[in-house]
Amino acid sequence: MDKVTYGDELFMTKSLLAKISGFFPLEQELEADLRKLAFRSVKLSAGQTILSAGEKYKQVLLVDEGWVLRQRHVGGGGRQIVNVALPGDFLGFNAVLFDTSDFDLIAKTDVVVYPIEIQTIDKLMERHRGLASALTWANGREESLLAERVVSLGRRDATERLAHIICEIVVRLQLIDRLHSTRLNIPLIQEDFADILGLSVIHVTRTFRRLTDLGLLAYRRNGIDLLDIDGLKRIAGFDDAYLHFSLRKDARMRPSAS
Amino acid sequence: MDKVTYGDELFMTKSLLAKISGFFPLEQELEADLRKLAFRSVKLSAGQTILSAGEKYKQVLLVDEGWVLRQRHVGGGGRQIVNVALPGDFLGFNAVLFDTSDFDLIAKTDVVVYPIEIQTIDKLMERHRGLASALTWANGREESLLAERVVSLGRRDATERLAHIICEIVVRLQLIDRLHSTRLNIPLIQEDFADILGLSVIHVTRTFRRLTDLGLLAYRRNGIDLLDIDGLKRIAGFDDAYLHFSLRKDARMRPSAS
DNA sequence: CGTTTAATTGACATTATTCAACCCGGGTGG
DNA sequence: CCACCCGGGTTGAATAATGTCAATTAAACG
Repeated sequence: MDKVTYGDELFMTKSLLAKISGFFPLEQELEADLRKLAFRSVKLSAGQTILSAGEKYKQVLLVDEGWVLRQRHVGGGGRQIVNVALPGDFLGFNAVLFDTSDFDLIAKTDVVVYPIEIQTIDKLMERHRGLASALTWANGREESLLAERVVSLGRRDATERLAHIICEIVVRLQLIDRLHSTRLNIPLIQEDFADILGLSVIHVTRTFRRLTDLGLLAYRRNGIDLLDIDGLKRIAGFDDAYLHFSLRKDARMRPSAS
Repeated sequence: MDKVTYGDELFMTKSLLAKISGFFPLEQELEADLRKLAFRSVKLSAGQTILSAGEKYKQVLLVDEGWVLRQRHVGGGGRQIVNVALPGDFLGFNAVLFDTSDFDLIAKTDVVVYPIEIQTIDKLMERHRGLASALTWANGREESLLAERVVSLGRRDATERLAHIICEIVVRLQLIDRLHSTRLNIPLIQEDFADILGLSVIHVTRTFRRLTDLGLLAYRRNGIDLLDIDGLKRIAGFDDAYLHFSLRKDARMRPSAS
């Protein structure tokens, strides 16, 4: 994260808090924690490497704006994208937990993040209960997304896989109130889809063609027109349960007074 | 978890504590927590369903003995195994966190687990710091394993994938001191490998044949002879970093006195 | 032993990859 | 303003990887 510029906003944006509090009920406690720990934003421009595999890292990033890819380069020029982070997602928790990162973090668009310094995890966990539960939740959800990706890569064909990831992105954008029409503005090119889905670029083209021929969508540069989202979900066998919109009720945190 | 028999051992076995404390340095605190929360063992027999997808669940299981598969049935009779739990691993944390499970948990061998009741997660996190950090660590590591599986499924061919999962299992067994020779006793059949690797059974057969012809291993029912583990690692592009043998040093928890 | 489950083999179909050529649209510099 | 260029995207043909089906063998077990 070399060339960063500090944001002009000194405090956590309201909209980000809204996004997060949709997930975490203890708004005051979490908000207080975040204001204390993530007091300034950092801007990164599209294409920047935020974190490289193997690099040591000491902060967690809370995404406020933009798309970030977590990816690994494999021997022979290949690349696998393991997940896509959107506003409201945390980045780099594993890198902090385990000292070094297994993956590269790449800003796919211009990005705004709130870095949270983590000296020792236990101190953090003790003193900032709101953030601790947020991270626990985020990591659990991340794990669910990855498990679903494993299912896709292992047991769904190209058409199902592509339809599935599009459905996932649609629902995740809706969750953070970023999608209001059938026009899905997506900064990914077909090569990115290929590296998410474990396919060749050319096969991704053909698979988009198939979905187009089925009347489900229309692919354009920088976007997809969603013509039949239910059809997409049907063909993908998409069930949004794994996105875990909320914690179980009795796991919701109590006010910090305790 | 219908037909369970209660273990005759009333307390956590020493060997399990040893396994876990290899990962978690704060032995006394964790041990105290575990003794309090996981005071009796439960035995399950091979083939039993421990937990079904969609089922509500209120306890985390700490595996003491045996192999457990976390899997999902997909439309059309298929199955994807997302991971394999070995002694020392925690099960069902996500199911507890999110109220219901996304996956089935199947005992592949006879299994002994220590159930840990979780009323509310925040209480647990507050009162049992040792366990809280263990779960945080376990979930993070789980996430790393899944990310690596995504890389395998997305960008490695059948031979690399098979070699890779064998390497992973070998190293994980060594970590818990369960492998002392070149004989790898493994309760998985080729169909299980197929459903882990996203391949057909027949292709798994062919791929074992290829590894055999390369002089790397010999497959038998109930086991694999490891003839050239370094060769396997080489062909798989296996780097054990993602297994995260230990937490970063300054993340190690302090005594609970605080 | 005979039965059952798992592994194996061969022939063939399908899916996805690779390579090569071409298209298209938006910028840029002359 | 236009010609060119370049990053994406598309298409077709040939090839490689993996899947399916059907039949056979081998090992394990009562």
